[in-house]
Amino acid sequence: MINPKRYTITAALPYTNGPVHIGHLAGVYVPADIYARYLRAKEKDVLYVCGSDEHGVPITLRAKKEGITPQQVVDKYHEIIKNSFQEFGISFDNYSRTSAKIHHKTASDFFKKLYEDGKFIEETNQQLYDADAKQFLADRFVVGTCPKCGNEESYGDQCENCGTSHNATDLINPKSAITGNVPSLKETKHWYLPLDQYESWLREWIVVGHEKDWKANVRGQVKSWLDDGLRPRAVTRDLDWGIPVPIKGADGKVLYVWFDAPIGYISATKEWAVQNNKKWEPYWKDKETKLVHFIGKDNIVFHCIIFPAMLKAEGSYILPDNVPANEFLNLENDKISTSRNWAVWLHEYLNDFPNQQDVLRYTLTANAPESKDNNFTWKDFQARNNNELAAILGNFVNRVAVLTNKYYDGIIPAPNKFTDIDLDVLAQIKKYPNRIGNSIEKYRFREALGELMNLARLGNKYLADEEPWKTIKVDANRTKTIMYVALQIVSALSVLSEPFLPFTSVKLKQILNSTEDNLKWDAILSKEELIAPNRKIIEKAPLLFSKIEDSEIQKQLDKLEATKKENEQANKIVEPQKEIINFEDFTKLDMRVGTILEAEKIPKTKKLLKLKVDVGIDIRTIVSGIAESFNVDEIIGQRVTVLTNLAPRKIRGVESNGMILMTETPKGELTFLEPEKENVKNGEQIS
RNA sequence: CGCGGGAUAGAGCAGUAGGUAGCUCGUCGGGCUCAUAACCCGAAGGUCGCUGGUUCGAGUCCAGCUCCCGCUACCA
Repeated sequence: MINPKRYTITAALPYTNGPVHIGHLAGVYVPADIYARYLRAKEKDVLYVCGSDEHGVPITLRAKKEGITPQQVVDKYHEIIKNSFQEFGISFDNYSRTSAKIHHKTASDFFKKLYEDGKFIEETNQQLYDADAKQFLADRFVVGTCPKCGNEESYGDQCENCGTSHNATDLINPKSAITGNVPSLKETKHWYLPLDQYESWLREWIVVGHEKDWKANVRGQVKSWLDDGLRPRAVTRDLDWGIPVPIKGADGKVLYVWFDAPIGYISATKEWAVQNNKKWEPYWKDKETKLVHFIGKDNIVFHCIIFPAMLKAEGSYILPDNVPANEFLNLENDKISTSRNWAVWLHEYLNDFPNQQDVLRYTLTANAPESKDNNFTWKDFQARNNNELAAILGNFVNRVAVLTNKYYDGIIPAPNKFTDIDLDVLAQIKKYPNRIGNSIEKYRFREALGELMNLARLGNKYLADEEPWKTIKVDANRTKTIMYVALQIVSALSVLSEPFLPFTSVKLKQILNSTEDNLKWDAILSKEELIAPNRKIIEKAPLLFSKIEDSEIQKQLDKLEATKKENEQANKIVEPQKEIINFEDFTKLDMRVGTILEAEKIPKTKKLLKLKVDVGIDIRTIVSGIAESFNVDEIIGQRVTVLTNLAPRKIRGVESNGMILMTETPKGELTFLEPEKENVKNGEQIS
């Protein structure tokens, strides 16, 4: 769309069962924020909305687990999430929530309209019902035997053992995951959106119409769904947490969370309109509005197929112009995971790195998962800050500020005659707004940020080439011109950095004492002079970025290491105690201390070692399945505990006379049980 | 299993209509000293995941394969 009248920008609604982390920020909220801030700097009419997604089954589960109500769960996380966004300068025009009244009404009305227009299919079928829990069982709440592979722990929708998907009603011996009861079949009525009817239209619109301008991952995913054939999809659920289905005979039913959530964008717009005395319709219904959804890759089908089909069915809405979905960000080579606490939580980052929001914004943008999954490492974070933000951008600004104060008491000097080099630099500054802007408009934020840094590089090079610290000794007039030009670059940086580094941009304007100027993006192109002579800049300019020390990074790495350990502990299932035995049973066991004398691998086996062990009474051969945890050399001389009176047994042709007692670390590495003191003799009994 | 995305210098990424492989950081050498041991210049470093094919010529097109990620609980 060329020259849209206004922009509606949405960022995926975060699900309110946990705080937000760097993956959310990198994938959705920072790119969307850059886009929104850029367009505002271009003086466009922009609306950037988001909100908490507060319905759905997982929230009810979390509530049950914590012994509180679903509302209490969402209230808690809504606050945390909202604050995190605010702290990071994510410039939503409105951050709403799907439990808000206005959303309930909007979503209800939307459903009602489609219902009245006959856009749904009504279908009654049999579903599993838990009479004690008084609820229908969603797929994940049913466990039973897989009809295909016989796995007894298969879920209702899919068997994790063989990977086949099936219906919950197909399971043999189904059990409710809530009560353990055998569920009964009960009739239930639901409403379906017949996606199949929208198939050819979707294909035309996306696969053909957006062949060039949508990202490969997005278009590919959509095409794959379309090629597979779309099926009617239920938009209601039997659940008590959500938006009640607003028609007769639908008691105990709510809108499916994926029907209600994207409507949240519209509700957030309405809420904003009421608060700001504006009209909401143009942002969703005017053909000259450009609608852009920022999401992560897991949301592609909902934003490219289901939601557009809903909008199309309703009839009066516009469709997204683009859905620039990002891939995922990993953390230190491991998937970010809420449940495993493997994440950098925004509220924790703010504690550990106060007032350094821009550093994280910079790192996440420079390393954004735009075309493939990327990896966030603390070492990279440190390097980006120290070698790029501090060394290139921060240092350049500092050089200019220090020199201006030193030579001119902080008063911007008037220039004299420009050399060709000066003119060239001044001309180059003017290329940056479009260069950066073009990248942003193509959703290439990494590239755009790189261009911004190039402007700072240009500044450093200019100073190095012109050497004002030398000219000041011989040519006062020339020095003034040089400093004037350098200050023009700083001024451009103060404006062009705003979408990416909003906090830094403010600081830059304070340093230049230009907060009042309100210099706009495109003014850099047209204005002869970005900052005028004779103004006094700040006397003691603060450093824009300070170095991050190794110790701070180590602290973060230690924290993650601790999380890893905790997870391992938590994952280790503690076996229940075996049945009680009496003392006589125990005395039958003959366990002794021994020393491994020789070890060799048994050929063609992965795990088996043939050991010669001195157990005090004799030296005997024992076969032990420990080869995956130890090398042959390292265990010679190892003190061990041996069960000596175990009946001999031939393993792979070798007779084993006893058993080495082992235990396991959480990672599954075997370790020996060895006597604590050295002077315990071989053959000593264990009692 | 199927479908989609990815695999390019030590690291992170570009490579847009097939024509001598680029950028940032790091490394090495030099310069400068206004500056946060910062900055500027130069150099080294890649059999473009593997195998085969089309072509005068393939990172780029085609076929097969391997690994990572998503579609599939939590989750962007």
